[in-house]
Amino acid sequence: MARRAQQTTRTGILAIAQEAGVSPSTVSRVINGTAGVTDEKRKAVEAAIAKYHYEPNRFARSLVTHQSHIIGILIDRSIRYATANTLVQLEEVASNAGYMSVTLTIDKPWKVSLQRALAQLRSLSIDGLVVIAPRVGLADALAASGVQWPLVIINSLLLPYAHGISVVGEQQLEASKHLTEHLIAQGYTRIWHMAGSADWHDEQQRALGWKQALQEHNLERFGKLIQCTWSAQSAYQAIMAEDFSDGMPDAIFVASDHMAYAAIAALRARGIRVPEDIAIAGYDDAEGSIFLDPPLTTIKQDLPAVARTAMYTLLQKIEGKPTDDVVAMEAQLIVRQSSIRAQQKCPPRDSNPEPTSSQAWWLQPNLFYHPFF
Amino acid sequence: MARRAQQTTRTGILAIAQEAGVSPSTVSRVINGTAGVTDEKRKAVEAAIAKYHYEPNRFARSLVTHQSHIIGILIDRSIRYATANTLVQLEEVASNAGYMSVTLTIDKPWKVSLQRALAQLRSLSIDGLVVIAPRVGLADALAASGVQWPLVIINSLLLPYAHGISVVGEQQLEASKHLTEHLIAQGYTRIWHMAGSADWHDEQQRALGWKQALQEHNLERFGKLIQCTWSAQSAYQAIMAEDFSDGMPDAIFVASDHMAYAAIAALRARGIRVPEDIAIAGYDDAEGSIFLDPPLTTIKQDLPAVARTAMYTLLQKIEGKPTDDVVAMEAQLIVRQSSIRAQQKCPPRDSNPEPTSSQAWWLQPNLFYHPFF
DNA sequence: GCGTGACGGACTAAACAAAAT
DNA sequence: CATTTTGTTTAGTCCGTCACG
Repeated sequence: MARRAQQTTRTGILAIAQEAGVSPSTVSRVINGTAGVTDEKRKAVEAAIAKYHYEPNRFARSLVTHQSHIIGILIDRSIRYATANTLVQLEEVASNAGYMSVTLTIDKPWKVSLQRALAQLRSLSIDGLVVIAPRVGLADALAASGVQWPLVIINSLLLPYAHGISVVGEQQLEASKHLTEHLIAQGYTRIWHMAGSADWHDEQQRALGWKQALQEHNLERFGKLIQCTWSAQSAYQAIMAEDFSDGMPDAIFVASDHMAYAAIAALRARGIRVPEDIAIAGYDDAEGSIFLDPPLTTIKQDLPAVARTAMYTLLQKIEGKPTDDVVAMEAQLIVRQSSIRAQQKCPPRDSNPEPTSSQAWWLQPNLFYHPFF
Repeated sequence: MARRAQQTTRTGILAIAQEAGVSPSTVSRVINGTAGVTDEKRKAVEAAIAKYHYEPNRFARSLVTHQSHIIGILIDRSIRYATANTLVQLEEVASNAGYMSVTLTIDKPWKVSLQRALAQLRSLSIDGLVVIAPRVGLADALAASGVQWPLVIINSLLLPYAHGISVVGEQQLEASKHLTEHLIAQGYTRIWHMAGSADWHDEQQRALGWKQALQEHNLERFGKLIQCTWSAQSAYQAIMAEDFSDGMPDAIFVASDHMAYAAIAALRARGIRVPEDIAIAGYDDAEGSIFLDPPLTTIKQDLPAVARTAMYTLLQKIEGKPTDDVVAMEAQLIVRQSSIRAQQKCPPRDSNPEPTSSQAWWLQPNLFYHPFF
């Protein structure tokens, strides 16, 4: 009972109308710029609004407009660390555009979980929906559920969906292929892949890129896939358990940098040197990778850019503007010493060119960009 | 005009009532458990609800109840990587308790930014508010703004606020002190601190803990604080720029693990060995720290637990139950080789005891806990 | 125990009044 | 004077809740 909301006779549109000496609908017009209003009356209304710090009640408004200026965000509960800040970016772009966002977590089984979440979002009359769908199955469940809102899916499986749903993601297949080709170019032939959880699109794309590169160079028979989960621990254990009796690999493309750290530590524990004995490459360009000894070859994902682009795309859709069905973003190969055959001393700092300063507003946080992202 | 909301004759309470052969108010009663309803009718209604996946429109409801079952979350835009998943945890606890949460990002200047955000939240009639306020100034601006909701602040400055506002955070001061004392116990005397951004409470607490430990052991005159930002780059540059002409430190307590990685790399580049020449300790227990060579001494933060506790505390407040004004959570010192004087070979995996399985529901994600967190 | 009907606060179509052509 | 243009009001609507009968 203490929770009973305050009785604040919240200044309504009626009060403003009286104060300004006009009818409520005129006030509405001033607020929404719907139709012409005399300058005189407009000013009177604006004065009244300012005087009372009036803000129209969202509920009452949404009840009739079926719009809420709220955007739904659905995230797969099992997101990895890297994905977590995707969320922050989404919020931020939405925030800047004057939208609020509500986030819901979903998990397997997709169908029921999704049903529940969608019902909740529906009850909020959200204007649009972004779904972070790294695991296989979610995107399909979504398509099957017949979502009725503008929808953008963040996913590395860059295939078009039906109904004008957009997919935004990074070209992980291509990036992984480049990375593998880099290893091949270094002269490595026995190139293995240490895989993250197999039910992730990200993993599937990475494995596929690796495989394709091997196939094109006729090296497939030397390849081997070691199945792990995304956890560093699984990577460590996998290396410790591997008996290498059929011969050691030259190089291992590890599915994530964090796994690569663990793999390197395990190799070290077994007396195997990197990169002298085995070259290692990772994926993610995690914060520590450049400072590792040896610095880790990897692929830099610009997750913040993906997130911002996804939200921007959604905002376009909401405004009825045309959008691409598939937005593929490039991932960048970063070669460092962990995959270089001829050891050469060089300074540990990257000499990466500054990213081209794009003018697109949604890519530019309006203040500084924290280097952790 | 394409944006005109879909006409979907959204199944309303009326449709359910007809389907079940009762009046709308009976449906309302079933949903809210307001008054007694015959078992027979109740079942009919429940069946109808299930059939149509009906979910009452929150806006229509809130319009009259003045309650929304929505919780606001305010986050400082400049949150670090570690903070990002705090957000996920907040959402999850709220969602388990049947609340939805809307998130807004704020930034300096606090006052105007806050004003804007609060106005938005007010228009949503949120039931409560959680603020992630790592930077100095936000919490004060909040207190000054006279927020009218139940409010919980996540912040490492564990001081009570007025008006029954609760603060939840980790005891970073104590943890940093312990860490510094550990260094002292190892026999180090010239212990420096490499600081993160000075306008963060986290940094201030860490620096203070370091300072207090030095003072209590009369080692303050050997200490030196190197001011950096949280970025790894700043740490790297700081080490490279340091001329050590007044003597080298024995040990450096670096404000974050990611900075520590960079510091170690920079020291290595200058031919200084860790820990033989200088011991290093970090803070955060980032994913890679255990696999570093040498494994990094650090402090493990349980940010998920902080977040869950904060949300739980807020829920208590909302329900009118008493809560503590300050909830201080412990942070755990993890000693690894980077700070150990007598080098001793040991396996790189921690033998940390499993965290005591607390029974508190808000601390237990209902499915698995991804190892990345 | 259950149905009827009056709200809640803002939007909007249609009806009306005033000014301009 | 009749006809458009422009501005304004009236009444009905959105979807639940709650006091009453």
